[in-house]
Amino acid sequence: MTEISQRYRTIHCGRIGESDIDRKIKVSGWIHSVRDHGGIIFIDLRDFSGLVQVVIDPKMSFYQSLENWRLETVVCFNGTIIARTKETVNSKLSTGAIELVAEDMEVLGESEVLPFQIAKDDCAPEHLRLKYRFLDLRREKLRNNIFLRGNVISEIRDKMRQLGFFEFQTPILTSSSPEGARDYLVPSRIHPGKFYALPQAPQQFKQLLMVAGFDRYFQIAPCFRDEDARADRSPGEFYQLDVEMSFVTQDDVFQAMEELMTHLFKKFSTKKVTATPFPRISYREAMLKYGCDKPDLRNPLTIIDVSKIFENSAFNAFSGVVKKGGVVRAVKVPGISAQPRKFFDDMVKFAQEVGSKGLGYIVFETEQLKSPIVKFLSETEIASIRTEAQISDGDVIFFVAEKEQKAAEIAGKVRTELATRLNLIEKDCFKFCWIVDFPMFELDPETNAIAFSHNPFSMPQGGMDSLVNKNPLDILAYQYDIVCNGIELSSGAIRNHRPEIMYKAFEICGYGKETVNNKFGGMINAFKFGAPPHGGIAPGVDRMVMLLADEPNIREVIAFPFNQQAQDLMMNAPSEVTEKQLRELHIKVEMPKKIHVQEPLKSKEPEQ
RNA sequence: GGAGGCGUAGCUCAAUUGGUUAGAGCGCUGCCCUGUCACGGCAGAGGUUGCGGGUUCGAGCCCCGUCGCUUCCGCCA
Repeated sequence: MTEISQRYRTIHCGRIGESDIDRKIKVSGWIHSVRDHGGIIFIDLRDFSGLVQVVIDPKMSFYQSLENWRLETVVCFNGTIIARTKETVNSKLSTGAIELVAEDMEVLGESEVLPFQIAKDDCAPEHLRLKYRFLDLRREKLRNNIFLRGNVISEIRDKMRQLGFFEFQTPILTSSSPEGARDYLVPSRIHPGKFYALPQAPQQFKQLLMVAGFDRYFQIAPCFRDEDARADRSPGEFYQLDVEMSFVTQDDVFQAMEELMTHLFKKFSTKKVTATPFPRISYREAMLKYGCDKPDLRNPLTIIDVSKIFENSAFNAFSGVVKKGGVVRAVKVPGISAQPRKFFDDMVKFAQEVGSKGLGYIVFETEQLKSPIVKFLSETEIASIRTEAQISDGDVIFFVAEKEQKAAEIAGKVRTELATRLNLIEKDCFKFCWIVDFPMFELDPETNAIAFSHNPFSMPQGGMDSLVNKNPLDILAYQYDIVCNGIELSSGAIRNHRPEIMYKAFEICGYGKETVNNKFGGMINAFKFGAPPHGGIAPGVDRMVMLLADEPNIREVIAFPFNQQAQDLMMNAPSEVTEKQLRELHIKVEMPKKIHVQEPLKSKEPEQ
């Protein structure tokens, strides 16, 4: 250490150990807690590295001035490290075997009364924690999350380099893209009436780097989308591990990502990680078996289709739906026939809450069947259910009958709810899977027109041949998602790098060449000058850290997050700007009609 | 944009379901305490029950409006 750095400390709080006994040291940090015995005073002093106990004897000259300090005051202590007596060792503290006997002290930064406690979790409301984020970040949990985040990111960089990837930066001020989420716009001063957009993702740039011949790209990329928040979605901005590779097939991308994910999740967690290769589940199969395209494989329950059994059933609630083109889906739960009536009533209520007309069920007890619907079913039908669902005594099966998409969705929610209520979710593991074979096109439910179902840049499976010869709705894309514990970490795709196939795909959706040239001119033009086959993926860094930190909310792994209304309560963003700034940008603000007029101060008008 | 939930001390919550002076823990202020580590003990300050209106003999509680926070839906190529 240089002499300059010793002005404030010769060692860090959490790194003092038994080897420092009898040494004279100097430490600086925050007063974490005070235990004042009238005579002797104990202070826990905290810095980024941890806590150390400081002992202050009443004989010390600075003893009197102690009274003015509050918790979280920043102080510097000089003193000697001594071993604690056997009875006073604190095994909960990494520095619990020693303590610092203070000989001198200096106040470096005073603190006002705190809006919430640092040392104890006092369940402060989130808006306060966000307003005083610098205090919240002093707390152990958040601090650990942020350290974890930094370590994960630096490990990603090491591993990606090792896998042959090269790190790039791409522009933050770019152009507004017609597809996707709402853009954040930045007005141009030099070009009146024109706007930059912050990138929703560096999608086109990374593809252009492939065309430029860089072969393997990665970036810890900030992405900006003006969309509303969810628990796992921070509004405004978030980070992706953006990846793109040239001369690869889908399997090459999977292999690289599996190696990275396995490495990261094993390094930063003790939980079990899915063995490679991760299971690959087609979109169709996922929708059938799990009722969603991001299945939580920790949940052992699966959904089966039993429509056939009820095609000609006397039970109209089911056969009627099937005859109209709908489906009957079933979830079997083994060994829960002893659940009380209330459990089944609650499940029916739940299904109705998520939009189902009802929830049929059959309880297979050893001697008899208990069920509100069994009286409508024939012996043959019940026998078929037994075979199809491989029923044993004690099992229960639940039924949902709706149009296909709705049935899948409701059955999926019922599957999740059953596993949650019955505590069937496997613990201490990360279950990864790939969802593959997404459809290239789908019908717009409102206009009934054919539209891209994911993104227009994916290569259709079968290439031009499929586009020309197949029913568009039957064409699959080289489009995939990676899912962990029911959280979608990322979408990715093998890109469509052939201009003629791109034009054809857009044509199927009703767009001419001009539209493609206008909307994606930069990229389509580049593809005309020798583009390599390429593909990639972009896992959400925040979501990965969230899983590793075992946090249910993404804001807990971001140092300075927006609140749900996309505001930074600490920095007061967004905020109004001066007239001069607006003038320079050629901007005139027109407030929405529904303005919140500031309430006039209460003034009692004299009665007439 | 839509639906639900919440709003009481600096913070977290309570108030026997409409009934006397709105309570507790943490924090804060003062005093006591020399081995604590969630130190302990005594005393004290702190409230226009988000705001506005209404019903009622009486409103923290019921009704209407409004503002704020939050979860979900829409949205997220």
